[in-house]
Amino acid sequence: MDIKEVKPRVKKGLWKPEEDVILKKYVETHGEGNWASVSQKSGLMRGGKSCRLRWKNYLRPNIKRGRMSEDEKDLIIRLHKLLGNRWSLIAGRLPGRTDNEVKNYWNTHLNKKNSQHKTTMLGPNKKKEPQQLPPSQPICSRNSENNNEGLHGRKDEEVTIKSQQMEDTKSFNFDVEEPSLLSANNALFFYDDEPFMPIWDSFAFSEAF
DNA sequence: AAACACGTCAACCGCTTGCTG
DNA sequence: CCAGCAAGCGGTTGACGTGTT
Repeated sequence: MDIKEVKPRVKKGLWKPEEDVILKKYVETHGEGNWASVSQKSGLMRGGKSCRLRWKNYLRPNIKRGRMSEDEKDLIIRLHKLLGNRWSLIAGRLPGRTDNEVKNYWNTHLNKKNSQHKTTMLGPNKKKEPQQLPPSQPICSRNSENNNEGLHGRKDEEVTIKSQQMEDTKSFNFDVEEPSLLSANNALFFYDDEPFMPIWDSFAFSEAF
């Protein structure tokens, strides 16, 4: 009840363009991190979490917005099958997409669709196409922005993946660096990967370390 | 045209994890 | 080893837009 006890009071709700500008400028000059102090230092009356989320999901460079491509949809479905609800892991393989976006997309578009799909897939015509990843459709149109990082240093001859997808996903984002496994068994690209679940799961789990 | 239902997605919340002193 | 803090993650909520009656 003491007025002094009143907390700084953070603002909630949708971000305004001007807030975005402030946050963006702040991060560009000061760098990411220390989100708790961003609100004070930048003058934004937002919580650290909120700032972080906003930056991560919308303001960060290389964020890809807009509709998911067929490739991306497909990849999400597969990865979800393998990884479950580990959205950040899934998003880590989708250049320019965030975990929140992937999660939302799954919940709205794919979740139901997939359940239908699954039932149909169980039928005799389950192989609707062994998903030979559409060859010439890079998942990320802004490829060039991302893939010049070092991660594709392994130009493994066994990168049998035709599409550039995996390269993209590898090179994108965080430190997802297990390409050997990823590309080696390439379980992602089996249309029926149930059997890989435990393997992949444990792998994905350890990957997190 | 209005009311309602439904879908979508940005943002919040609480919990977990990792780091540092 | 432990406590405190910051960051990350996934689930959930709520506002808004669109479609339907």
